[in-house]
Amino acid sequence: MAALTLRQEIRARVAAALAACNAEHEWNLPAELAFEVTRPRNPDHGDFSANVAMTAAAALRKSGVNLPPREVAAQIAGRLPKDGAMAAVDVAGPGFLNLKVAPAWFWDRVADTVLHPSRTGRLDVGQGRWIQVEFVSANPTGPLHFGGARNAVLGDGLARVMEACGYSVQREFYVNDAGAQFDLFVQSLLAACVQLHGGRAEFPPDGYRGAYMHEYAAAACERLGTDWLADAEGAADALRGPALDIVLEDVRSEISLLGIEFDQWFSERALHESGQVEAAIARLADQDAVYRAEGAVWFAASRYEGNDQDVVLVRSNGVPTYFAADAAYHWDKLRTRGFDRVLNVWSVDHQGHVPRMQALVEAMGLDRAKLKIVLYDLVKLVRDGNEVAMSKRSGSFLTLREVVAEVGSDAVRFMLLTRAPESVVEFDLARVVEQNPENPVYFVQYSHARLCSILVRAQAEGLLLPDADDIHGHLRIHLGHPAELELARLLTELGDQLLAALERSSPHNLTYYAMRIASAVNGFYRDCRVLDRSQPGLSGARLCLCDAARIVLARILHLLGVNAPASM
RNA sequence: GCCCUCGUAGCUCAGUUGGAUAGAGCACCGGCCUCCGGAGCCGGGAGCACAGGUUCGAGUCCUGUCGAGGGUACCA
Repeated sequence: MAALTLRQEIRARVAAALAACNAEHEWNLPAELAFEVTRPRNPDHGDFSANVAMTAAAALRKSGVNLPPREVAAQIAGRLPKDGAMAAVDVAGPGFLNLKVAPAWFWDRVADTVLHPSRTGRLDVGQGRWIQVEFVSANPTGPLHFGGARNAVLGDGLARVMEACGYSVQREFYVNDAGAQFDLFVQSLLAACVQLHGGRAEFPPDGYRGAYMHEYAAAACERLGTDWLADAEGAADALRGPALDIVLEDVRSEISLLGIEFDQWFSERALHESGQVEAAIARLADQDAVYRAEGAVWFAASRYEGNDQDVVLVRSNGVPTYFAADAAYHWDKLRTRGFDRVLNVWSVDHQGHVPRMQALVEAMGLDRAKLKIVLYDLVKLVRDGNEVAMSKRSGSFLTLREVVAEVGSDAVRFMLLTRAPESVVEFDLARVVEQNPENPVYFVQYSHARLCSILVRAQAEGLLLPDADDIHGHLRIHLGHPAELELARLLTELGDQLLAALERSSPHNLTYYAMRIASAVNGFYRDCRVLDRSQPGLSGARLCLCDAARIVLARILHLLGVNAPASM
């Protein structure tokens, strides 16, 4: 398993060269001078580019040494050892250090990928640390609407990225089965059950009225029989459990349409019933973070950074708020269960909740750095240019199930992961359906299928990949075409792309990376004939490149939760 | 009012945490099947809301203006 990505490796070399210059010339630069090694978009600028001379020159100027960046760059360049991974070094522009890697180095990486497919796209930065991703966690009051799909896809994408980076990941759904919304849902369902039996029932004023309530009511009545309705007072309590089961089964089956499964469904009600909510409040009181006012119990959030208002923990009627349960819940996550890190995926309408939550974690004496909250913006569902309303209570919304049925899981996942979490997504159903064959997801899948097809066909034609012990040398002899190099170079970005997706909590980087690879595969396919019985050596080498590209594409698609079909 | 996020091509969106000549898909126009999958390839037009500032260098950071969405509950 590669401990470092190629970019990290190059950066370490540059840092070492800088340190050598620093010592020799007594520049007195800080040991951790900030600089970047990037992949320049202009290929004339080499495979990697470092801005180290500019930042070093700026630091030197502050300490009275006036050395032009290009001069500093030249000094550092002189200290860089040359080998395959650093074949040429140029000083360019205002003082960029442009580094070129020898083609043979890329051929070796292609060979490594083919020899060890299970190692590609895996890093060990997580070192097995236990991390929880809590996502979706929609109120258990009905099917998920399409915003829930974005949450599901993003959360699962993040979980997959973290797994690939060496974390042990637990996926959790927090079930809000204790609040007013769930009560309202139960009351609404009760009314629907009564109506189902021909009785006259009053729907709660703001109750849930979607068509799905009739199906839920039928399912509930089937489980409970008919007698339970006779007991007018106990009916709601009797309904509570079955209602939760029914709605969670529905949600679970919807989520599974996207290929997602939760490891745990964590009940808010259980926190109340076990006394953990009270205990959490007591803990906050011990820290003097709690006071009484206006008959309610308050958390003094305003003492903490980013908060200007205090928050109610226990209402004046004695009922604890959702926020109090959140205290118990996060204590349970971070202390009782001991996750090294906890990631919550929330929609923007919870943004005001973020600083309060962080204050709460800090107030309980927990490390707030262990809690990371990823916010994503809403999905604006549009059909034929008109926005589709999404209100669960009125029932006028499009469910995740309906959208997946219409456009397919792969298209939904890929589409939702081509947007940065913080951007508003406009999802035009009519257009997605129309453009189905032109959808970028098929572009990537097609590229993968074509590679598979070539590899299968090669076998039929008796063209073979080189032997394992000969593969490195074989590729060095036969590869060299620019299209081959471009593809090989791109494939080596996988580690850095994965790391970027991890650090920035943005799996969408990977979708764009996959599209670039697919494009490079097409260019390679155009310019380089793979199957050629008159040149078995060249064919073998190019088959290796096909196989490596196939492995990397399949890996990325897996990380996105999208299928990688061998044929389409 | 205050706080957060966002204004990039006709449309939908990326932009490697401040890098060199800003990209992709769709749409539009023009080319490419004697050949491993044309769901493809090649070419073309068109863009960083506006005004300042910071510095070697700004789509990216700061301030202001305009515009969009969200938040500001003893709801969750």
